[in-house]
Amino acid sequence: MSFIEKARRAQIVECAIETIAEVGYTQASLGEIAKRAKISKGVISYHFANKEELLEQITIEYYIAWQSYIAPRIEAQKSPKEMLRVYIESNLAFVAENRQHVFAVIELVSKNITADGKLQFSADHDEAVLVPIENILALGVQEGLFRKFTKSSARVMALTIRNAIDGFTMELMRKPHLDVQEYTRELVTIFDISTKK
Amino acid sequence: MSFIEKARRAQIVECAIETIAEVGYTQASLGEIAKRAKISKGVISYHFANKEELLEQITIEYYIAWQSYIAPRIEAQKSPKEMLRVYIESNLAFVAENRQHVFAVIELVSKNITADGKLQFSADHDEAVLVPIENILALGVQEGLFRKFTKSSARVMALTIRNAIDGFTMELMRKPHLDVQEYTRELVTIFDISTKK
DNA sequence: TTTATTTTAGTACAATCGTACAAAAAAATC
DNA sequence: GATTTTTTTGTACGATTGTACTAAAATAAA
Repeated sequence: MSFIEKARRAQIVECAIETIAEVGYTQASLGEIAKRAKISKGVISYHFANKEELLEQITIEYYIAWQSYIAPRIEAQKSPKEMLRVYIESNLAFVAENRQHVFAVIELVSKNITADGKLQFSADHDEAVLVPIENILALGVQEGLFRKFTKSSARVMALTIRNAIDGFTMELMRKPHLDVQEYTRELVTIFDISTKK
Repeated sequence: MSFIEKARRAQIVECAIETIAEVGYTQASLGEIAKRAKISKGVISYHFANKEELLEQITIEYYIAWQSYIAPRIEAQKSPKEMLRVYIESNLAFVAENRQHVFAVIELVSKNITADGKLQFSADHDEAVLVPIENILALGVQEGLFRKFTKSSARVMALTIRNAIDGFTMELMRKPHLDVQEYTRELVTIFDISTKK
């Protein structure tokens, strides 16, 4: 991949993120993205096989950024209790610090790209996201620090924590001036209490 | 409104719900809905001012059905603790019993109809949905049965409960054979513990 | 400098969709 | 039964979108 190729792809992806975050997925046509990037529509088609590839790139880069942010912070913790706290804290911090990218991905996921339009709420992806939480919970049970969780009750707990985080993201979209710190403290409290022995 | 008018509107709304729930919002064109209802596209235009009015009708009917299901069940409870339990239980039961309608509304809300395509996550609507939960929490604090909640920490708790319910709905979409009873029990447990004094 | 390759611009095309509309059919009214 | 109103059908139109394509421009190679 040439220098220009890489630079253009990066520029286009960046511009697509901004466009989707600002005007929403529906209005984010290739023409609109090109207009904002001040390039011709044909340039996008030249550097990306199709629109789907461009949008997928947004999601891919997002998950890489997310994982590089979250993983090391959790691994730095010793007790499951601290790991759960840091998981919540770092997720909310990541969202608050990368609003445009997060909002764009939410648009893409909720509007179900890659799919043929059918209902398909990215079943497999969600599993991968749940695993780290389930691991923390299992560890906490194993060490006798959390209350008893069966495999399936741990799954419900993991889903609930994930939903709380994703729900915070939505709330932040609605209320950009939200007090992130306070929201974080409350969520940590809620799930600290509800996992306690 | 004539008899035919009412019947046709009901039929079209019903068919639109089925279509959206089955093939997703993107594929649910007026042509597709008409085809499934075995009527001409023009009939829909005749009975509804535009597509937006048809889709709004789906949401309106949904909230009426939801409210008539939930409200009396909560009012039948005496203690805030029981009210919270019943709120969660009846919400999950309602979702499980009205999957198609719920899925259709989720499609509409997540794809943001009525809006001009811009990001606008129905801010006002969510407020109304949160109020009953916040009331239950306030009552529980007042009666000394729940732990201390400030106005804003009660709001976070209410949001978290709502997100848990909405997240359950998404999970049910992904996994139709989900054990609803068990999921319900777990959620009740989680929020019983985390509101306890 | 000349030639070859990559990159860009701009246009054209096919497909899709919501809506408008005219004529036919059905139902209601007298 | 005739007439008026309501309802339905089917088609056409304008707008939008992603993609294909051609020619021009820019860059790299010779």
